[in-house]
Amino acid sequence: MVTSADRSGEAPVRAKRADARRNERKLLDAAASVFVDSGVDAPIREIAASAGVGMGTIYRHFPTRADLVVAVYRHQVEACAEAGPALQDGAESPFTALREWVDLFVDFLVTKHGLAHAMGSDSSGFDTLHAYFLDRLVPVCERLLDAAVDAGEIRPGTRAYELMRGIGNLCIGSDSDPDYDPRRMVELLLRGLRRPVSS
Amino acid sequence: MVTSADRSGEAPVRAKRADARRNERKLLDAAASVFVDSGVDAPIREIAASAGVGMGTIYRHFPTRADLVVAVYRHQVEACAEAGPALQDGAESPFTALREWVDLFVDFLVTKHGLAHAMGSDSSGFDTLHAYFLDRLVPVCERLLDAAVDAGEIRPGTRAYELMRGIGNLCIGSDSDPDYDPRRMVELLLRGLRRPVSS
DNA sequence: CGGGAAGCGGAGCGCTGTTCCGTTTACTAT
DNA sequence: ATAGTAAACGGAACAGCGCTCCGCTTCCCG
Repeated sequence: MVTSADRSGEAPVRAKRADARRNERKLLDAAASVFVDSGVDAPIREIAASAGVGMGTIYRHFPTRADLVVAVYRHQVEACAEAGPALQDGAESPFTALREWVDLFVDFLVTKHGLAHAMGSDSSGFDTLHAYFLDRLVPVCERLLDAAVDAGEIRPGTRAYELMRGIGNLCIGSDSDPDYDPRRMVELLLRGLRRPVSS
Repeated sequence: MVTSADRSGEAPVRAKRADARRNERKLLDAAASVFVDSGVDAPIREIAASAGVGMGTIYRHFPTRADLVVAVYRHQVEACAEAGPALQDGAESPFTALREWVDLFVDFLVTKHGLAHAMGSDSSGFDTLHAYFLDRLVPVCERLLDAAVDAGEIRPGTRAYELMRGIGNLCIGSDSDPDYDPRRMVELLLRGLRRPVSS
């Protein structure tokens, strides 16, 4: 089934060319910058121009826009994912850990123009983004959720995926509407999770 | 300041031409039908074609897409608004009234493709829709909310506008994602509103 | 240093929303 | 009835977008 190329453990593929790596770098930097100014919906041409490359290049490196977004924010998503277990150990109670982690997640979403909206939409070619975010973060959320359930702080029956989608949705459109603060709504949602304190 | 034309109480303006009224009718019907199939984001051309009119006509009758959407759903929004006071009188408690009214609102949103999303976005030329929905429904929601606060069933401090935007957001993307049921999330949100029962 | 593959760039296509103006149509005053 | 006029119509045309495709350039390895 396999051919001769992969006899050794080393990768048999030729390493990426130097200009390719350079351009990928330039694209990531440019995209990050453009996303801040114009949101993740910024025209592809604008990103390409800002990076000083052609459009073919951008599509070769990041076939779909979601791939680019994922690449740009991978670090932050990773940080968020890793914060989960850390909070779980450090916080005074499982529910507090959950709340603090959700705060982190919300902060991440509201500081990036339109990211929440992009994450929520499963069409429009944003599938990849939807999938990545959720694959990476849902398990983290699930552990926090389960711990809080086990501790009797919240009622069972709510699934991590649904909760995260709900939180993500609540963060949509928080830009340019000073009368809508998603944090308050998320706070309400978490509160709704709580089991009435018995003590 | 005024001229001779409006001496009588009658409207001095000429009535709309018959073909204009006919076309408006055709457009509303066609739009309603297309919205069901393709969502409120359906291409203008498609709606115009389905109505058998040119694109100039559609833009003359409904300058922005939001105007068309508002016109199509005006009846249902009105019904929802009027259900508020009715529920307030009939329900067993103010909070129950609020919950039932919210159910109505959610049902309305989830049965229309992409309406929730369109309502939430204040850019993209959907301003009018945002404004209409909120102007009409926020006061209704506010009364229900205040009544529940006065009855001591929920904590004060949550504003109707924010609550409605939150609920609207929670309903986004409920199509084609069988794993996300906005009703459960809205239920959580309302639960978060409740003051812990004292009895 | 030379050949070939990996990478690049942007013209071009298709699909949108939106405008604009020559043509048609319905109403009215005679 | 009919002629005149303003209202209404229709769709060609323009601009902005995503995405593809292919001739050209650049790098790398022998």
